[in-house]
Amino acid sequence: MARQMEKKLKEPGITPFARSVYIETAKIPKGKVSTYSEIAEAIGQPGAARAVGNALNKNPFAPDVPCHRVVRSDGRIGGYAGGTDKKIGLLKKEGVQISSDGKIRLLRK
DNA sequence: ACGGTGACGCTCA
DNA sequence: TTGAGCGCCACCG
Repeated sequence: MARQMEKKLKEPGITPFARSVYIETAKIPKGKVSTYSEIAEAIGQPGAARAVGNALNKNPFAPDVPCHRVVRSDGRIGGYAGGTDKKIGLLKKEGVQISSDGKIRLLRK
């Protein structure tokens, strides 16, 4: 699956933290979503949700890591390099229910 | 080594 | 319930 990703993971500039984030994010099943906090916790660094957001923002591997499946814990969409609208579109496409306000029904795993 | 930045989160009013 | 404020952590100049 992600041999391309493995290569990029080796590139300098990618910190161990960021690596963990990408890997964890890649595990999110299609049609489901996770939160920045969840990711942070999963990689053994609860409270680092902000840092997680930073890592995803840089996200060197676009489709390999479904960063659009990561939302805020309060149900908000959060951010997206390609535009939140795009992010919402993708999620709806995957079956995630979102209210007109851009709020997610939170369909965590 | 220091301070600023940002796709977050929780508390208080 | 909604909005504003403060605290968090890792990264970069």
